[in-house]
Amino acid sequence: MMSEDFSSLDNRCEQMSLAMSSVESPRSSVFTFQSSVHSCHVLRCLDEQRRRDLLCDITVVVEGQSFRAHRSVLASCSEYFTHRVSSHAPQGLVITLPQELSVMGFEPLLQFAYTSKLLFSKDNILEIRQCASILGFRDLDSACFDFLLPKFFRTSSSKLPFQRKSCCKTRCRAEDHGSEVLVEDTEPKPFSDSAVEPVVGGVPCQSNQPANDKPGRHGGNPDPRPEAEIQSDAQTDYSLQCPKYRKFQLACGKERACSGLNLDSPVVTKMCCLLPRPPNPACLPCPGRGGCRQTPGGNTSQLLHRPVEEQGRADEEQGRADEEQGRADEEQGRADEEQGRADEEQGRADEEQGRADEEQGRADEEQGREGKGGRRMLDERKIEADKRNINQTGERDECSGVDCVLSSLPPMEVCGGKSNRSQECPGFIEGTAGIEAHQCPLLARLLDPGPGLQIPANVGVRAYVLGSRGVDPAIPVSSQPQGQRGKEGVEEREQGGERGEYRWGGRSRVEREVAEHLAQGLWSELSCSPRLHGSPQGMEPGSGNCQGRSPSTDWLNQLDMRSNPGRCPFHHALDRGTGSGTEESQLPGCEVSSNSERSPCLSSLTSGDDGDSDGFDTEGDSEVCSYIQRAKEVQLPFSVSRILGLSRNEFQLLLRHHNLTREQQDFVQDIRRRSKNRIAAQRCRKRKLDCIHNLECEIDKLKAERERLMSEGKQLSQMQLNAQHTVSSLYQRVCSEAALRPEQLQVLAKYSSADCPLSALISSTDPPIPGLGGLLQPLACPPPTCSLISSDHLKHSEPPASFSNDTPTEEELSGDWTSTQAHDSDQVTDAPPIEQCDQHRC
DNA sequence: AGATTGTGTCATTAC
DNA sequence: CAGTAATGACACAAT
Repeated sequence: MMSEDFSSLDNRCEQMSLAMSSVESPRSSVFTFQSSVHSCHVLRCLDEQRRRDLLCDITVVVEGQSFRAHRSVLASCSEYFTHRVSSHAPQGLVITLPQELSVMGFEPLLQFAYTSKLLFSKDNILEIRQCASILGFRDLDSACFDFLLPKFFRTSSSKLPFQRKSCCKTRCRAEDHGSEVLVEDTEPKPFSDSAVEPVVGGVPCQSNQPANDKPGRHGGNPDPRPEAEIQSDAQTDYSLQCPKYRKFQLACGKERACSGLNLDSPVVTKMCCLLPRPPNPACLPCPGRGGCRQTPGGNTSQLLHRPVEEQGRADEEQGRADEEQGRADEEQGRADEEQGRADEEQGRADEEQGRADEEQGRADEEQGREGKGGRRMLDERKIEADKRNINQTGERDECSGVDCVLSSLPPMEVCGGKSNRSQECPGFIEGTAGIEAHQCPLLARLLDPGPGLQIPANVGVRAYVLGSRGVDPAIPVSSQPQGQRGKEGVEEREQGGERGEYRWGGRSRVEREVAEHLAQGLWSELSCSPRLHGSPQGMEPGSGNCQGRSPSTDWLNQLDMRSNPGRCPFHHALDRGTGSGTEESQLPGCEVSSNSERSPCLSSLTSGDDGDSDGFDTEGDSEVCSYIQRAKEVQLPFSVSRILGLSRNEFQLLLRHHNLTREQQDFVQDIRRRSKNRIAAQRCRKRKLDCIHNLECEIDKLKAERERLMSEGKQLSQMQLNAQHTVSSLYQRVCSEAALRPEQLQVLAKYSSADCPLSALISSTDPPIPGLGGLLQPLACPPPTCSLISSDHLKHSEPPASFSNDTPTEEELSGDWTSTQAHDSDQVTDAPPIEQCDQHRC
């Protein structure tokens, strides 16, 4: 426990140190430790108290049924209870709810108040909403239900409201079969088929959706802070992080904007949501650079982009925005809390990173023992990582920036069911888990590592959790529905995923770097690979135009939250990080996507200030397409991505196996060489940035150290003055009590420095002692014997024989007072020596 | 066993 | 800012 706390502290040490640097005196530094689990812990304890009827001070009667609770909790969640409680006696309060409220509607709300999770189903969602509306549950405002209800109760006419992508047109049909609200148990459906699909395509998608709700307005923005402020927070954090992954984390910052900063936002989490994702080539992602390039850029930003006709509703939206702004203060606290949670999450990620590095070190040692050089092994390991990532690039790249979420969070465990992270970063998990695994490529990737990997099908998708904060830490992971599927899923993935490295949490640093690179740089090349379209064998010649629509983005398109993006916390979270996200990039041979097919998530993740979106418009894209074209021309029998992912030996085997022509060999080697070099250049630049950042940090530390030393010097100077003053007073007192004669004082002054307080006792006007001459003047460097003078000696003992004479002896005058002192030392042995003059003086 | 050579990879720089 | 080519250094295997 302590170690965890300290690890968290360690992760913040830099911030703390920087904070110190700003404080003039280190002794006055003030540190702040923000616990991200405290609130959860408190809430959990309150819930336990409620269950045990401990400290409950209110009884809520609904339909004759009584519920014990804490008025403070209810009042903090409900405006209704706030008013009722404040107007009642402090003890024994019994509140009977209006008749229109039911147990079915209130009980989940009560549970929500204590757990941040709302269990709901189609049967009780309306009652819950009514209850929430009447009781004024702040975290379950209409935005939430406006978003959910249409998914549950949309009409059949809105089943397939928008133009579906070609690859899924025939298969992805909206199916709303009675109570099977979200999905069928056995057949995967696109996100549009889920209950959370808003109706689009011109059809009024949500009957209870306010007409003025429109994308970009974020009416349901749970975090009312200005976007700039949020961004600023994120940037501030990232600026404190290692630059090696700064950009990466900057992208994650967007993710965090959707996951971390929006953890408060109610998101849908489906329990037992692990559904089979049978291989469906027709619906498999189309990661083609062209298609997917355009998918992230085009698809994504489409939903983000506010349609022109909706601009006319800006005024109406403004009113809602103002209303939302009113909740800013309340939400601010929660946002800060979640920010702390995000920071802690980052700390854990760093921990895992460290462990991964250790594992890699061990692996390298093992490989080193296998005979080959460590470097070579490392290379091959990287290549393996490349390969693995290439194999997984579909999911990573298809979500592009979404992988940042994965990287910043522990990946597979999230949906894998181990769910440690689910407790650590519940917001994200719920935020993502709210989407059907097979509908969201991100989740699908979490649940389905790749082709050929089967995930055990779970059934029983009947209940959902609407969580505003996260998974209840009190609930054991194993007891949570996700846990049922987790282990199996992970094992399955490990079987099919080579060594299971697709689990990001277990990836080494190198692998992550390579994966990062692949996500950034090789996306285009890999994305066009038909293997990612469901053809694991690789790209088919001539398939460079990626005509197929990526089903991985279908879930976004089908979700199509344009109808109410602000109402969808998930969407909004993704949307927020990117600004307009209107960048469109179109690659040659890539199907142009309409605005309606844009994906806000992808847009937000691939566009933005990090310039990723620009990357899609770079010459490299055309290069990639030229690669594809070139591969087509040379009739390359395997995928270009396959070239990049193979180790050296595997690559050679591949060349041998395929009996390539000279032209083909040159081509693949050229591709491979460029790819390697590209990766190397990226690493080099990253290192350079890292080095610069480290130097900057070093400069900051040195500046702080300089400030600290200067402050310390001032303090020491002040202490010296005080000490001198004290000593001077002491000298004066001693001399006055000893009633030294001026001659004696002069003798003392002789052996005192100019700044010795004793010197001040001797007036410059005092007549010099005859025979002393200038020797009676204070000396700059007194002999060490001065220290032998005891205060007691001065005070109580008889002065030395020499002192008894009015005229010092020649021996004294010649400076041989030492012997005299030594001779008389027996008189002063019992007395502590006076503070050494030279000590105070110097 | 040591030196030489060829090959592959990586880091770096310049464009 | 990113990709690419060129270059040097290094490691490894074969000779």
